[in-house]
Order: sequence, then structure tokens, then C-alpha cells
Amino acid sequence: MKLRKRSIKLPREFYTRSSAVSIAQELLGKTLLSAIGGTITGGMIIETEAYEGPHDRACHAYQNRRTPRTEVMFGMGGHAYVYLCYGMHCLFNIVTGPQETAHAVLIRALLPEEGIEEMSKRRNKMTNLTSGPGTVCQALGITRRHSGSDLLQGPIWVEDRGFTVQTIEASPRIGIDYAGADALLPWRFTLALEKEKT
DNA sequence: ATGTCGATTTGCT
DNA sequence: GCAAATCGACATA
Repeated sequence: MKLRKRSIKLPREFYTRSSAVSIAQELLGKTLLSAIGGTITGGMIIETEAYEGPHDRACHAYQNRRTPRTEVMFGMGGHAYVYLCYGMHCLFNIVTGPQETAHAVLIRALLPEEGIEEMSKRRNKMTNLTSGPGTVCQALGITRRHSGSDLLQGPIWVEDRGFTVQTIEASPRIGIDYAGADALLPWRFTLALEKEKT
């Protein structure tokens, strides 16, 4: 038995707290991984956005709107919510909060770490492997089939690898101009990365 | 049944 | 910088 793990999968309790805004910030610096198609792929989360169900016009579950698509957001925190956007891109979110609290955090960008070769193949590129919410899904092999997947049991999960976050920047969310005043909320969080020299 | 539009990416002007 | 690509979810009739 190892005395200490270097990497710890985030526990259910991390996800079931009620503030998606807090969780969105705390997910920065954690590592998102997938084991789909036989290869582990993923990287450190560097950009997220919070969506808070009932009172957030930008959220698909605004006013607790329940549809087959949004149903998973009403489930327990720690599950995946994946949907198709613009007819061609899958976007990956982590459901947060307890049952009946339709909050979620959109994973917008990663720093590629694991399975870079496989991610390059899936993206058919060498660069910008996981630089946006659509590309993250493509690189990790995530599709709508994974909506509802449990991050504590399924092929997608998040680990704490001990990275210490120094500076978080907050800004308005992207692509939600239709949300009126809620479009101004500073619920997009990015990790300010120092220059990393080897 | 039909029309509108999106939590985006990419390539071309 | 702009617009096409592309389709399912949702609203309206």
C-alpha cells in the first residue's frame, strides 16, 4: 500500500456544495482526465464558467426549466452535463450542488498534459488541442453519450495533483449576450499562468 | 409541422 | 475581422 497518493480524485463532497461560482474557481488548477478509447487524455483546467440554474438567464435550466436535455443538471453534483452547441460542438460541464439544484460549471480550456499524441490525433492538429470548450471535448473524446456520466465512477474524472493556484482572473462569460443583465456577471474564471521555463 | 437560434471553431478576405 | 458550417432543442401554431 502506498502511504500517500500524489493525485487524488475529487470526492463527491467537492461537487455537492451549493455555489457553482465557488466551485468554478476551485476547479482551476485541477486536472480533468478521460479514459475513452483506451487512452488517458486530459490536462490542467485553466478556464471555467459558472451557471447557476434558476436565477441565471444564461443557464439552460433558467427558472428550473426541466427538459430531457437539462434533466441531468437537476441530479446530484459530480455528474457530466454534455450538450451539442451550434450543431457541431459538444460542450462539457460538471453538474454541481445537491439534487434539484441545477447548477453547472462549463470547462472552457485545459493545459494539455496526458495523452497529447492521442489528443493531436483526435484534433488532427498539433496546436490548440484544448484551448476552447468545443476543442476540449474533441481532444478528450467526450460526446453527448457521456452526459449523465458520474465523475466518481465513469471514464471522465477530475484529480487534485497538488498544483497551487496563485492568481484567478474573473470576467464576463462568453457568447451569452442573450442573457441580458446576467451576461455582465463576472462568472468566467481563468488561471493566470506564469511563464513556465524548464 | 415548422422556424429560430445557439455556453463555437475555423478558414478565408 | 467576418461568416459559414450544421443539427437538435425548444417555442409556437
